[in-house]
Amino acid sequence: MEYNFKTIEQDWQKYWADNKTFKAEEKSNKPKYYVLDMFPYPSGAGLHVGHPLGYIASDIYARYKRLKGFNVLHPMGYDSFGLPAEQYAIQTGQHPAITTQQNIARYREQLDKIGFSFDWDREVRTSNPDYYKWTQWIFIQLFNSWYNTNTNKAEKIETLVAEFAKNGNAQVKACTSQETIFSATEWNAFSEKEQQDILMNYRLTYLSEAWVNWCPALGTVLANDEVKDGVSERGGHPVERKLMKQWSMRITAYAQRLLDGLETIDWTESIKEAQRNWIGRSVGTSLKFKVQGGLKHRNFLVISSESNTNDFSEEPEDVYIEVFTTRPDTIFGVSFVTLAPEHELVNELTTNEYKQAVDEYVLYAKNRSERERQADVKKITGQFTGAYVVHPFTNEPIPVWIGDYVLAGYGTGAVMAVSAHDTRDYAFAKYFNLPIKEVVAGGDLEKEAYDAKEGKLVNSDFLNGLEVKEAIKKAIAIIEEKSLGKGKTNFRLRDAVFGRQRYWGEPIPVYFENGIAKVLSEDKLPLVLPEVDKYLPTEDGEPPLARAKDWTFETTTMPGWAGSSWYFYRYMNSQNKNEFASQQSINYWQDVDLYIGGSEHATGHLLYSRFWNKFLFDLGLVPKEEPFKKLINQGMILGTSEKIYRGNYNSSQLVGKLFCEKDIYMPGFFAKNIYYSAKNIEFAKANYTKIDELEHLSVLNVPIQNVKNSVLDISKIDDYQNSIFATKYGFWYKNEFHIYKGINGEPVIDNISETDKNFYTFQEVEKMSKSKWNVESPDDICDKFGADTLRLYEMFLGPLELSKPWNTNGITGVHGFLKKLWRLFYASGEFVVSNDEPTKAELKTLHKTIKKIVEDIERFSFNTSVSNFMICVNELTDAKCNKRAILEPLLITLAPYAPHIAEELWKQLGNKESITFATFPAFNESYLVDDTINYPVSFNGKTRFMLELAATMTAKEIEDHVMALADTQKYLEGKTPKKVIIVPKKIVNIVV
RNA sequence: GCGGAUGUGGCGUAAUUGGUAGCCGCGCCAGACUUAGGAUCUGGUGCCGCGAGGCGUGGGGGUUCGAGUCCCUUCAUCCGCACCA
Repeated sequence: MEYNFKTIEQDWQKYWADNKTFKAEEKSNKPKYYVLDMFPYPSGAGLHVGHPLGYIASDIYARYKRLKGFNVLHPMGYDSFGLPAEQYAIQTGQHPAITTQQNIARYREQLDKIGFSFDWDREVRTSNPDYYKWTQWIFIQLFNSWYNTNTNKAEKIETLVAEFAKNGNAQVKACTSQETIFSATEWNAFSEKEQQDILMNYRLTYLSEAWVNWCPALGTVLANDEVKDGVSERGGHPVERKLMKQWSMRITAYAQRLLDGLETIDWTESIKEAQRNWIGRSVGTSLKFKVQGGLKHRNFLVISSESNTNDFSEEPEDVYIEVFTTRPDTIFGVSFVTLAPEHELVNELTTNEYKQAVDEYVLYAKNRSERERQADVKKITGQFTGAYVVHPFTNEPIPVWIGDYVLAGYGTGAVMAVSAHDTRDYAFAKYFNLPIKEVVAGGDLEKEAYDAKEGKLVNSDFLNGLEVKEAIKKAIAIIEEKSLGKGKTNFRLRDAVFGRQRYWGEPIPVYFENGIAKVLSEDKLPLVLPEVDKYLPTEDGEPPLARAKDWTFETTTMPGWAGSSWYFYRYMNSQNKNEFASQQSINYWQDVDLYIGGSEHATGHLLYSRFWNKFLFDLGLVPKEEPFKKLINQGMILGTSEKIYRGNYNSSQLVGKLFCEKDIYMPGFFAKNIYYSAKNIEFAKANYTKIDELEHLSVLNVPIQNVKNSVLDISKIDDYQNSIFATKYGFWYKNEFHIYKGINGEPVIDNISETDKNFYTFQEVEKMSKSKWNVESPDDICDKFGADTLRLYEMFLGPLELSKPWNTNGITGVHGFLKKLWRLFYASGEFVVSNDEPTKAELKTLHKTIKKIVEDIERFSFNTSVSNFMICVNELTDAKCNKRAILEPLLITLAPYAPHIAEELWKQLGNKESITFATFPAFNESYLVDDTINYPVSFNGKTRFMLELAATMTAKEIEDHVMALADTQKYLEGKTPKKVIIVPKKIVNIVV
């Protein structure tokens, strides 16, 4: 009987579904293991071959852990709120829920074909009200919490209110945007509105006027991680800065803990580093510079009716510019102070003389888009304000400049410029001819700034002679002593903007009463997404939810990362109606042991979910501070686009992409000279009716490795079997016609003149996407070779973490392996398995394989395990081995990789239960001993031999072993070894 | 600029972690079977050389009896962050 993967795979997929083979239960005396995949966004394009890569890896691991005696949780679901469904809805009027539903159905069908061992009873969908009820619930908890920096955790807002009523806010240490201090008496006298406005400055999710990334094309704001190079990550639309009233998440409260937590988890260094950069901790000090003459420069008087304390007496009030620096040691090198153009003091400081120039500069900076600003960071611009500050130690006047190299949002929006020891300050000083004052010896200031943190301080009064590190300490000490500033840690991380002006997202459960934002009471949840007539913003620019009838709630919705920040807990208890998951379930499953997914979420999902998890941890709702113990980032599978060029090699024009209906590997070819191959021409004419097109045949046939982006030496070509016939409509290759298609997938048929019929193609590797027309579907592989082949092949392609282009070149090799395995059982055409005792060699093959597979799985080296299976089956085929004692353990070992064929053969061996419930075989090291001395190496007059020995052998056993073997080995030339000395590993010194 | 990776046959890769470099697969070559081959089976295949032999893990240096693996240096490619004071 042939290996009929189609029926085998269908049958077993049905069996698994019918029997709920992979159902995970909480009652078990086995240890738990949670294997999680990053759930997909169900897009209209369906799965491509890149999606299952990580799922296959996690499935192998999950199945392996089950066989190893773990109680495994391995769920799957859908991140089903998102922009594409909404865009589609805007274009077609189709409700996004319907599109999403259809896409999910399609995804499910595709996933089922691959034979994953998911427990589908636990499926979650973030757009399902039963699910987003709890996303909203978490939002409410965040709203009702503040961050206590004394206890270093989130606490209920009631504790804060009580403290305010009792002592005011002077003693409260919190992560807050509240700037003013009030007493208990004042607090109690505040109106409700005033109190709520203050509380808003403490809440972990809060409404505030903030600079946001506004994307006009998408009509919504975006979080920092959704903006790349000044354009939106989705769609590539320009993004601008805009001041808006927005919901935000106070993730900055957790900055330090998010940083510290990285030390405790097993993630790749690159992701951890990306998060560290994103959080961007820097330690330094704040420092106040007194403005010379206070605000006497102020030359326009604002008569304020609200304020009655402004009497503009002749005495100028003291005004300070506060800066943040990591190099307080260079305080004596300050040659100017630079403010961001948006800095609040700019207006007040500027003197009459410079007012016009400053105003112009501020306007210029404001109109320069974020993108421009990023694009030409080298461009130096700035303006003197006319004002001076006083150096805190020398009392010298220091000019105050504004410049857009200083960012308003970081630190205090002002820097002390030490032009000698900071690259940007240096460039600024050179450009505007400002003084450069050396205070750390060691650099060549004629050429460039010296910003290394080593060297001795000079020209620095009390710091002179100190090393930089000591000088920093001393400077901070003195600055603090003189109350000029304070040691301080700054983070680059900003609070995350949470509201989106879109329809297809979780409604924010907030309503407004007398201008006060109030959260919905928990028993009213979920706040269900209302119906709207159109999915566009209203005419007044309100978000789509403003169109809903009788909608009295917040009109922005939550961002995509809301639902995905906690979904891994919902899987633990996905049907729960009363809690986001029961405490019992959470305490049983604890956390995710293995998380597999792409690295593109490094500063998005993977940071936000750590944040939410820490918050839930603070509330005592989850037991672990970090949600994902081990993270593996699978590489991307890239698509290969075959691009067609026309014209000469050196001056050519892209006319389209080449589409092959089947999986033919097309090398780049250069169709220039015309060659004919009679045989193929005949075939072509017989099979293709538009014979006149064949007039334009350009023929080329080339051994593939001879083509290397260069014009070919055609004189060497005589292999007509592999000829390529290029016509203006397409090309013939191996007796099939392949049409050229343009960028949009349309055939390229026009625009090609008689004289310009030279085509050539090049492969370009790029990200797989529907818009690039290079998507490869896993379905085709499943249909043609089966799911087991797809699984093995995706693993075989290379190391999991590496990005690699998709090609099907090697798939027959992997498929052949399965057929070969099948033939071990069906050598005579019928199922025959022997019950004989296996030979020593057969046992060695088996145990070697088990050992390697275990090692491979444990270090996630799935590609090598496929090779090891092939070696094993090759050896067993050579030995004509069909013994049960060998094949049965082999099938269990293989089951995680190729579950369908393993199940089928397992059943035919007479087993009643699914192979899922078998026990993974242990290997026996003693079968792996080899009796031969392999080769000699000379060392210090002695002879060393490489031996393959069992790791468990004692020194005595090795010595006896070597002595017994020695005389049979030619390397000893008949001499008897006198002494055997064992050095580390498998090397043995034999003194002759 | 800072940070993270990666460099091994024609290609994807492997190497028991310091021990005979190139396992396994693709491709290619030869043969068998076949109406045919994008099927199957057998053998060969790092490079140079008829050969003995020599050379080989991006380049250069070092440690070592021994280096793809460790150290120094340099080059190339990819990814992330980027005027963060």
